[in-house]
Amino acid sequence: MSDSGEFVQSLERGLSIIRAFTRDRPQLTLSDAAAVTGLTRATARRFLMTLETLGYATTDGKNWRLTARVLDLGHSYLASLGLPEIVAAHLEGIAAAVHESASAAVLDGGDIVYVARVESRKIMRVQITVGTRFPASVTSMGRVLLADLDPAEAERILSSSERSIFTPHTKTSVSDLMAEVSRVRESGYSLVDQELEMGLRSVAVPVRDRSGRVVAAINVSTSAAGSPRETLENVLPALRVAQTAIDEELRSLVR
Amino acid sequence: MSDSGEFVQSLERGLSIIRAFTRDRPQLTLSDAAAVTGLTRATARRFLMTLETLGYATTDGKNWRLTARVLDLGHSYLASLGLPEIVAAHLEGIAAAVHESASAAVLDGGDIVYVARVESRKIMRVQITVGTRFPASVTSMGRVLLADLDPAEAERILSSSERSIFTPHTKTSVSDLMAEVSRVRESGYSLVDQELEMGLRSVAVPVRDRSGRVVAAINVSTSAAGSPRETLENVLPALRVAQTAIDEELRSLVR
DNA sequence: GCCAATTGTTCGTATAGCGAACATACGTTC
DNA sequence: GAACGTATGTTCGCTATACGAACAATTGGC
Repeated sequence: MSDSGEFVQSLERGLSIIRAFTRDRPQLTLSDAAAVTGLTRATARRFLMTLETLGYATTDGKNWRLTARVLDLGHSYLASLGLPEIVAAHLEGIAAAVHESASAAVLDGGDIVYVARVESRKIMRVQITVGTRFPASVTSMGRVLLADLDPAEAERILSSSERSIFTPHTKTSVSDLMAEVSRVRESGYSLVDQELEMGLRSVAVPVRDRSGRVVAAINVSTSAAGSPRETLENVLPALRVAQTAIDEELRSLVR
Repeated sequence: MSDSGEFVQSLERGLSIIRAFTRDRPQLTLSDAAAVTGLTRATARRFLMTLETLGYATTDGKNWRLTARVLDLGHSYLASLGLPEIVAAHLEGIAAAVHESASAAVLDGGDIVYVARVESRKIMRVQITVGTRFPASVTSMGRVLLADLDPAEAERILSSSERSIFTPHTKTSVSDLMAEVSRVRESGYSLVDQELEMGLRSVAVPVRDRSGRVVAAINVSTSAAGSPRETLENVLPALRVAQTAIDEELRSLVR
């Protein structure tokens, strides 16, 4: 890079090596790693050796894998967020009250990222863990988080999102989504019905810090049996109770 | 570093910046970051700016924070491990059967690192999430994981561990711990009673891949009410059921 | 044994990254 | 408003870090 005043290329490269490991590529040869990241073999090798030295990767002499130490990096984020500790008990309370899965997520770009999860029963096809991402536009928590943004900012995020079609119910029009976000802003909750996955319905509410800013959303996900109205009546009370309790804990934090 | 043939100092520095954010230091000024990592201010600034450019950190102009994107790094590990997806349903089954929290962990150095968790009721004082670490020597999952190692390797790990005293029951002598690990190897399970925290008891069993190698441990943690024998009778059957099912799934994996 | 593919190693070189020093900004105190 | 202490922003000459082409060595399949 022409101006090395503010960017460290080696850090970008190193992080790209870590990200090269996926569910479909749980282990990589040196040549794989070079190919996936676009680095030269010698460069990729140096980064893998460095990750090994630091304890983040291991090799059997041919195949490289990440180690659990990589979780420390994400743990730095979760620890610094402070939120998962606070919401965990409340999500359990919700799950116990309504017998459904409850989660918390934050907004990151055009995605929501799960930061806490209590699974009561499996509705979704994909496994959700801390770190899992979904598009904000088609999730109840995403719409709640977008609702707290300045409308121009929300529209910018929606416009620049990919807005894939997941089901025949998926809303993709920016104007439809903005109208929905406005409704969420008015009502204080979001209900999304089979837009991300057929058979899946979820309801979310925001949680706020002492400044009133929305720092996360919490939700309940349930099957799409029964009417949306019945679902709302079943789960919104428990979400509201948890929301109030979490808001109070966030307000009382010395930070 | 004198020989730049295999180590990338900039990657180490960048990762140390990420790790500088903790529960006690959720946000850092530039000078904080420099102080914590031992880097010069200009260097620390370059790394923070690079993390910001890549989406891993954000600043309000004075204080820096990590973003949820950092969770992607840990998620790379979890996705590549494959295990959390497999164990999740089984941990829920255990939790439902015995009405206690169930977890899975892997060994990393002298620690266990949680990779999946289903919380039924809160026994421990600290919040456990994916990425949380505890010393292997004083945990049921740790002893199960040590039991699968070559005894010389297990002894090396125990000898080089800090072996803190957490309760009056904590075993710290390497020979006592090695005897315990031998018992675990014979019996196929570990029960740890109030060695990590008073009032906490846990039982763990190993899960193996198709080569027979132990890839993780699963456990149930419960309160130390009643006798250890009663606890064992209550929870070991459910653990064994889950262990068998997980072993079968791991055997059938094409990897 | 041969060969292709892959990994390991070298080393001259370029530049990425460094950091001391200075400039600027900010908040507090008087 | 001025002065001061603290913190951050910026610069740029320097050099050590990191690079990568090229060659060496290893591995596995046939």
